[in-house]
Amino acid sequence: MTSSPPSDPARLLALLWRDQPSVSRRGPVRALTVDAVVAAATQLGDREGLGSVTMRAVAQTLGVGAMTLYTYAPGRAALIDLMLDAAYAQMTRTDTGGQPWRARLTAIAQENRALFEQHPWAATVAASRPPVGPGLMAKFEHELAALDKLGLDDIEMDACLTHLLGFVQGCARTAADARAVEIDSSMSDQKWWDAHAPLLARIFDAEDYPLAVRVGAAAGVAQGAAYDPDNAYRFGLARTLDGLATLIDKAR
Amino acid sequence: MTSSPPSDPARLLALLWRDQPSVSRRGPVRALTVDAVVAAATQLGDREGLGSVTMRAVAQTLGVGAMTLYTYAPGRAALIDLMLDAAYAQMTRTDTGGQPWRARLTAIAQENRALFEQHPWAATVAASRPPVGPGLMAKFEHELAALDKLGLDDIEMDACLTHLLGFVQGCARTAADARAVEIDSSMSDQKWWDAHAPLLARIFDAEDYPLAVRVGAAAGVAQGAAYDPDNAYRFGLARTLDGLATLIDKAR
DNA sequence: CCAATCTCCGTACAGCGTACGACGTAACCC
DNA sequence: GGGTTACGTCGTACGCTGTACGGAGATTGG
Repeated sequence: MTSSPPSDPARLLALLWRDQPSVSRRGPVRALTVDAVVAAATQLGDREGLGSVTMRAVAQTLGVGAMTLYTYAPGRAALIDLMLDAAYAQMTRTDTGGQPWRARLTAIAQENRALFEQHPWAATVAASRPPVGPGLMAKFEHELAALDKLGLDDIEMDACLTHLLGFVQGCARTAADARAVEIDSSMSDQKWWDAHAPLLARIFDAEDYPLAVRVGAAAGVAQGAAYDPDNAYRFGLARTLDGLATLIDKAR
Repeated sequence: MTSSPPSDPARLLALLWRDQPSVSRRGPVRALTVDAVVAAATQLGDREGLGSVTMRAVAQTLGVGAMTLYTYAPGRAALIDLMLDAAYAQMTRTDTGGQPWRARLTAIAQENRALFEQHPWAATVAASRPPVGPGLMAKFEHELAALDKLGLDDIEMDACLTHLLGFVQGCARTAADARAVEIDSSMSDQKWWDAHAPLLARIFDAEDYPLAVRVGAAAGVAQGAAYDPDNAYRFGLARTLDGLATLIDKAR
């Protein structure tokens, strides 16, 4: 995972939109397609995490040499952009026209949650300067529709959507990290705490942190672990929607 | 950045709490201290990002061989845990006793925002299974105090704090990513869009994405970029606190 | 038919984390 | 005080990463 290539912007955009540059290719026929490469990389990522999506590994599942991939995408970063846009494109987009705004936004959140459930790696990658491809555009258009006609101006619509999606992605990222940690430490959260508790009890004085100890213990007992992604999502979504409500109800 | 060592849990905890195991060290006197290593790594991370915090680079700034670091911390992952706990420990914690809860939580958010401003790498790392060290405990205790005596039960206090911190960290992560992308693509957001806009206009039909084009353009014009971290923070914090208000006001 | 141009990919390089072991140093035991 | 033993330091090496380079073969345009 070293530095990135110069990354000609035009090349990546053409790839994202599957914009064939030439009418006739001169060399031998291509054995693969961009879609096949992206699909193979995505499957690998879904199964073993983004860290396992190496050029060599992807190439091996396709039965080609590693360097062959570079004729389909200019590098690993571009490949991941393509994976992400393809994942966006394949999201199911439920029609919630006519439903109240809270139901509409709940559906949007749920769709994104499903995306990150199917593709946990996506939560760790989709940050700034997203791949402006057909998948992202379709997703953006669909999600803005859920915020349309609520009396918000364009900038507020964008801000509300960013806020909601940020929440869902944050949840997914934490959940994905938690699973990754359990896997590569081969230790469940429960076992981890069991292993650390006696040591911690010896090392620090519970009286120094009365609130932290009390609240931490209560939360741990209540959800059987230090962190429960489902609870965090349910609670957080309710809070997030309540927060948007103050803006939306005022605007109506 | 390959796999992690077995990571003896006890070893890391002892390090976090600076728990000297023996009363007398037998070999030659240590040339460095754990704190010095952590400080050097932190400075490097602040200046050049977490990706530049390599064992070799940190060792070089300290004038020692790379492998020497392993006598102070069992590996890179542990070193980053130590960096994070130290950063937590050094946060300024303002006393907001007596102030209304909204001011208290605003202060908590601001303190975390300052943390991520000083240590942008922290936003990209502080996810699951955090380092249970003195810094984290002090931070947790302090932040819970801002939520105490509001009529919330322990589990709600934990959930509210997690929700608020998740928002701030998400903001910081996006902002840090945006800066990183600008740096290593050596292209400002403005230039990036200028380079892509004509290409995008040619490639896709604006009529296919009426809302996306309209809202995207409005947001871009309004903040001079596709994403403005300050705006996102201000807007998001207001929404987040409004969302918590529905729970807190009900509980009082 | 030839040259141009494309695909495929073996090899190589720099950089990463870190396992291993050599070597010197300091404290313990007697 | 001398031997033993534990420890700090760190050079070397291994397996991994992304990818630059260039050769070999295939296909097409002229």
